[in-house]
Amino acid sequence: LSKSQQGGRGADCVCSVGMKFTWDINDPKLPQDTKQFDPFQEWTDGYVRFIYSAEDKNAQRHLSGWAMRNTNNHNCQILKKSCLGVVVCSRGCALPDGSRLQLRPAICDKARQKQQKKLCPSCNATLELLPCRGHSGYPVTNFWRVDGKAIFFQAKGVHDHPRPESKSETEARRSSVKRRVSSPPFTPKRRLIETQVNNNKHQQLFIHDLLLFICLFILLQALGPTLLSCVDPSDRISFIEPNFPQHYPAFQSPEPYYNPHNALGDAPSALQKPANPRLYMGRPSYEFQGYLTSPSYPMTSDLCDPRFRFESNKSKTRLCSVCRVAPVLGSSSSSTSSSAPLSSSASFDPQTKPPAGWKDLLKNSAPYSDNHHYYSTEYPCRYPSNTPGSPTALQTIITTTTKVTGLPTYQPCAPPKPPGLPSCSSLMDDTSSSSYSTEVKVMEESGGVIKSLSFQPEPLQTKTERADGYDYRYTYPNTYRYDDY
DNA sequence: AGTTGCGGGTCTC
DNA sequence: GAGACCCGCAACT
Repeated sequence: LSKSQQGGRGADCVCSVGMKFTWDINDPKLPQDTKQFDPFQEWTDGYVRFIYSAEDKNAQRHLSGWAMRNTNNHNCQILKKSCLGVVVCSRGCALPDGSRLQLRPAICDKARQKQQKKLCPSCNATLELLPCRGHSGYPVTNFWRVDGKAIFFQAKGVHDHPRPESKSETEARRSSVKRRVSSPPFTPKRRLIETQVNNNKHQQLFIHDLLLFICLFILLQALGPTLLSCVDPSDRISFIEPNFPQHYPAFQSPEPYYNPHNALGDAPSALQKPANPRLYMGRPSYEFQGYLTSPSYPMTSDLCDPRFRFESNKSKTRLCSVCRVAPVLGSSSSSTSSSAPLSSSASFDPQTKPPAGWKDLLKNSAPYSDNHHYYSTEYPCRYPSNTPGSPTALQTIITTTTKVTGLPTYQPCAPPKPPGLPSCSSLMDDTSSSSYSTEVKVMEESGGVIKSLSFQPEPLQTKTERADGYDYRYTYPNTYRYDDY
């Protein structure tokens, strides 16, 4: 009997085709009568098995969201890969959006060493590789075996570290860096001029939108009773939000906008800081997010995870990279409520208290964990992200009204342009013609009639998605994608 | 330059 | 002997 058969499979859930059968990757004979296959899982975790179709491109490539390197097991039938962990800032500094730096370790040893010599783009501290120790102290291992028309996958171990960037995200970032390098130089003087121009433009646009908003409000006042009579009161939303013009940075807090490409001290324009970058596009773009943490692991304090390893096998006691607090044995309390994380940024820290105006919305919003069960239990340091009822949704409405009315097009949705990157116009060149139509995307959330209207540039697709058209949203239930926003 | 797969070799248990 | 790990090589992107 194989290990799997000996171990009993009572605990096996039937959530995957692979788990319905009793097999182990080392078995001489694997299940042959599989008529169903599992959809590809990018972020496998735990002791799981899947059976993929041999036609599955991702399975053929032995892809994984985790950074897995090939490990020689001296068995050419079975491909074994072990997890490299994640590269984080040694100081565990918080990025302005509250997230942590979680880079994907380079697979190549030399490239990884080179990578670790680089500095944190946020605080210039050294980078640190957190090795995976999720399989009895050893890295989590993935096994791949092609047998007949199926590709058998087995994972052993539970990752004890945050997710790195997925491969597609890393590639997207690299390609954006490549584009930036190949673009014409961007002089500080020109940058200053453009900033000033943008300043004026933003102010004009704000007034413009404010007027539109007032018009819309008056219109709603006039037509509201008629319109709302068609809508269930429970599904109505308020258009009156005190913080509605938040996507006009000039009218927000003057705190500097973190720019990963600006680590050398360029004075950023306060105008470059959007209330929430994600408002402006379907996905966070590495055009300006650069080394920001993986969006697949967003807005998190993963390093506070109680599961987080403190390298107990070493003599030194390692502090939590985020809380700077030593682990407390036998206590699961805390890391979230302990001292505020060290941060080089003065930006809003969602772990402490949300700004006024958010409270009620957050109070009324479904808990973050509801839709993101993967993190809800395992990574208790998560805090609510952008929820359907959040101000950004309301901001989106404001943006949308301008578009709907067909007034002169401007680019409030364009991401802030960091120095050194192609100008707004060049950015817009990529999207304006095709994506900035007057189409209004109507989303239904939680069964409501219309909770928000969004008008977004076409989401930036990752290379993987472009390559094979595979929709990762239909993958692992605990996979957290940009699209969840 | 980096990824991926392969395989020889060493070390530890 | 099994498993982890290091290293180099080649093909590929």
